[in-house]
Amino acid sequence: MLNTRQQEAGKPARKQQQRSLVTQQKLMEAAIRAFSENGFKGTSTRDIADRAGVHHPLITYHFKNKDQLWRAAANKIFREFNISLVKAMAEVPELDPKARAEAFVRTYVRFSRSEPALHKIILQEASYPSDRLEWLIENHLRPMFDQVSTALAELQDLGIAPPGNPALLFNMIRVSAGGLLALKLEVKGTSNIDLDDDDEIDELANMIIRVFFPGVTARSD
Amino acid sequence: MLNTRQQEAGKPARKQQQRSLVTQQKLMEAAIRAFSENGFKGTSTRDIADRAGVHHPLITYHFKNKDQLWRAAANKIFREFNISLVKAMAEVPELDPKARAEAFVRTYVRFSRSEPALHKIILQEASYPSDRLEWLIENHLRPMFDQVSTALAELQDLGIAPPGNPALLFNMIRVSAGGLLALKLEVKGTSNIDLDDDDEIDELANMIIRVFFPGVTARSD
DNA sequence: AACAAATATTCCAATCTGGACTAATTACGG
DNA sequence: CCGTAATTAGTCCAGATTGGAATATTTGTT
Repeated sequence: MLNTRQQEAGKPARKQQQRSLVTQQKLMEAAIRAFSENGFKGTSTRDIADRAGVHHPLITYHFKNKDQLWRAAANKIFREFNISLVKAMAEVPELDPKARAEAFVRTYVRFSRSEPALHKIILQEASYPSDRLEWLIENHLRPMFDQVSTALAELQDLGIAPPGNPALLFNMIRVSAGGLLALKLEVKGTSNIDLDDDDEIDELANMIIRVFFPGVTARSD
Repeated sequence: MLNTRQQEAGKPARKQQQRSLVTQQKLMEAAIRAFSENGFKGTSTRDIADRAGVHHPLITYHFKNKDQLWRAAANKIFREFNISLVKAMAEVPELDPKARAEAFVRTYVRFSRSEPALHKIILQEASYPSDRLEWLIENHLRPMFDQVSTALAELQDLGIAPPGNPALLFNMIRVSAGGLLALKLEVKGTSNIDLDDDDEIDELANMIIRVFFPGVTARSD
């Protein structure tokens, strides 16, 4: 989140103003919505600026160009997800792998509801090869993947998770959570399930836990 | 698949030519690829025509406009999927629900590999509300959904499928299969799993069966 | 007050948009 | 093999949209 001037000057002669941060926030949020709806190619900088209620040349000012804005938006999503995840995992005892798996799933599902773009952006970029997809994999997806799938392998050793390729298993879990929330509108239309509803979300999380971690007894709250 | 003349004339004075059908096929296949990559809004008629190796005004001639072409392409995908499904189910005894579930999953997974657009088109349209999404739900998704989810409920009664909202369960299964294949590129990048590979596809199907139908013993072929 | 940071406004050239319109060509039916 | 309809090729269009540059104005900081 560097504006163009600070990027080039070694030491800023005057510090960044508050309103600047606000504008950047608004632009990134608008960008997240636009990119996850229409993909990178299908989104115009003017569309983003309009959603943010801001003049479109400000994108150039704050983010240099469309591509950098996309990256900033992606960073924001994953940073916030990681914060949620770390926070949630901190509340669970280190030595209780069942509980940790459960917490992971609940966090993933809940975050995906409040920010379906976590999954949608990936989906949009996975449509066809691109530099952005490679960047996404390198900087966000593979790190997360490596971390989680080793944990998953341990759960398999303990007989909590079903056997088979842990990478495949992780992807199935991830898609069951995020992918379903990316289909929110369609699921509502076919099944009349409202994934904005708290109870439905909890049922989804419970079902994922029940199905993918049969060793874990789902809480009956 | 009506060209504009036949659409208006009661009886065509001369029958449709073979090359016309070929052109329509090429256009629909190109449209499927383009729409699933970039969505309806993000796809131009010229892009489709280029992929098909055809002059773009032929879209107007054969399909009236971009919207009708989209619908024709969607119809094609779902028609072909239904054909595959009916064919596969015909080979399984009516009275063996386990085997039927297994056959359904295998068909779904395999079809999603050869035609990931089955899922991608839905994903693209589910991004935001549109007439096309409603049309898709009404004409293709809900019918399939109703049919499968009652069958799924029976499997739950038999203790083969895990308990819980059958609609939710169906969506999870569907997304685990189709959704993962829509992420083919990303899965390859993070997990080094090549979902174009026959063995990987079979493992995916086996894992879905194992996880979602624990009453079914996956074949060990 | 001075000056930088941030925003507003205007402009651009290029490309692309869906579709209309008119030749030219191809194949069918007799 | 000829007439004619079906199909395709080739142009054209007017308007909208594209990302971004360039400049003027306002706002905030020191």
